[in-house]
Amino acid sequence: MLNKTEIRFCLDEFERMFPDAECELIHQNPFELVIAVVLSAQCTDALVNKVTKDLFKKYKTPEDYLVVSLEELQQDIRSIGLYRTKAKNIQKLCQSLIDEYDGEVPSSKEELIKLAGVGRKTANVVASVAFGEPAIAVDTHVERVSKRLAFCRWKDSVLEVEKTLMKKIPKEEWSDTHHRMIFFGRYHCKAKNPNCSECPLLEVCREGKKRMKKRAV
DNA sequence: CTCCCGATAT
DNA sequence: ATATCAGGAG
Repeated sequence: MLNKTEIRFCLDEFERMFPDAECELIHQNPFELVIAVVLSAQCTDALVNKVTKDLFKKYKTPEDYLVVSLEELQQDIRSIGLYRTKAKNIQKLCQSLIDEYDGEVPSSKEELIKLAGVGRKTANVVASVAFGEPAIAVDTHVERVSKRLAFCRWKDSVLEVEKTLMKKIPKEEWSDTHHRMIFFGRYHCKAKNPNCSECPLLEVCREGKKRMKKRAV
């Protein structure tokens, strides 16, 4: 695993590569963000944004999602994967907002995570992006980058990855670093063809060196 | 652990 | 054709 100095080096490089990294899910308020993040499971941000463009015109409030039938909502998000469970979760989530939170989105992770379709990752994103709470949401990119760069161990669960990152990264940098790691994973350290040959972190990346060696032979 | 699942890149 | 995508629930 990387030491303190090596991690500091990585964090600084992340900042240099992606100084303006931020949430790419288009939203106008916490409620739209919750819906967008629930929809984003196992699906690209680009597709979510395409769907929410029309969706957010039709559905403005939790009530709006409940006056339509489940089938209608399913049709409206059908081009997104896992649309049946997502539609069901969204209606249940909206009912909870009305019943328990006066139609507003709660700001604490503990409350967010109780909502249907909202797990640890989604709760962290909403708390961080909508309410400015320090958080590190471990999604597929953050997990992959953390493991390739040996910020954590290969066999760590997503929860263990999150705990390790919170321990090794200063709290004031959690949110920025989290978004920079997503950009780094999405646009550079990609799942399929990571751009190791042009990676400024190659010198501290065992995985990258391993990959470079393989290709050279 | 499996299932949910369409769009897109490779 | 297949892997992957800002995961979560049962």
